[in-house]
Amino acid sequence: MAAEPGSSVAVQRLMSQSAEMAARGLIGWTLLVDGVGGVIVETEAYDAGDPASHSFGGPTKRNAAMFGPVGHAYVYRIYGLHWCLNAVVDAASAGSAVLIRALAPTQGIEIMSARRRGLPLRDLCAGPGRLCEALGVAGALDGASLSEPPFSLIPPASDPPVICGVRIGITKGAETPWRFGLSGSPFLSRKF
DNA sequence: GTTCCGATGTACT
DNA sequence: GTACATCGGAACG
Repeated sequence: MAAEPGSSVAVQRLMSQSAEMAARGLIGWTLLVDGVGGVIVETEAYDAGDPASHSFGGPTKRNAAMFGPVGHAYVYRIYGLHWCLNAVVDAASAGSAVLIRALAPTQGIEIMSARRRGLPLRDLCAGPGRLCEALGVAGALDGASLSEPPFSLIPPASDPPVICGVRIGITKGAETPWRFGLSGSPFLSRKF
């Protein structure tokens, strides 16, 4: 077998699960865009029945990708100026996604630092808007497959220690503990 | 360390 | 008009 084709199968298997399971399972994977990125250390789950989810209330022009194929990206603008990257998950219930909230930078750190105006390593990808700026993710990638260029997703060698807590920055469904993080990582957007 | 605030696209009342 | 899955900078302690 050549280098990467197997990972597409692994991505599909991971992302066919419920949003909660997929969000937990994504911790420790390496996410790259054009070879630049790092290890996913923080995620949040949003499913179709969740009042905090953009898909709650059905498809719109903005959230169309959430109702598209599993394993593709949902990229949207937040507060009019930042981008946020999600992975579309859960084939059994359309409209579910996992928000990628933070990475530990490993690949292309100089490129990310330049895009982030020389900010310290800890601040390059510690937040959903920050990691999109560092990786060059923008609206043009909405709906693109996460297992084809420019994206690549690489599984971890072993299951990392995962902690969970309540999600950040929402008002509806705020008590649901669907935020997941790599235990002890210094690159989380906030402490748990 | 903390709190406050402005930037502004998209969905919704 | 208001709310929002955010960020960075200013002001303050």
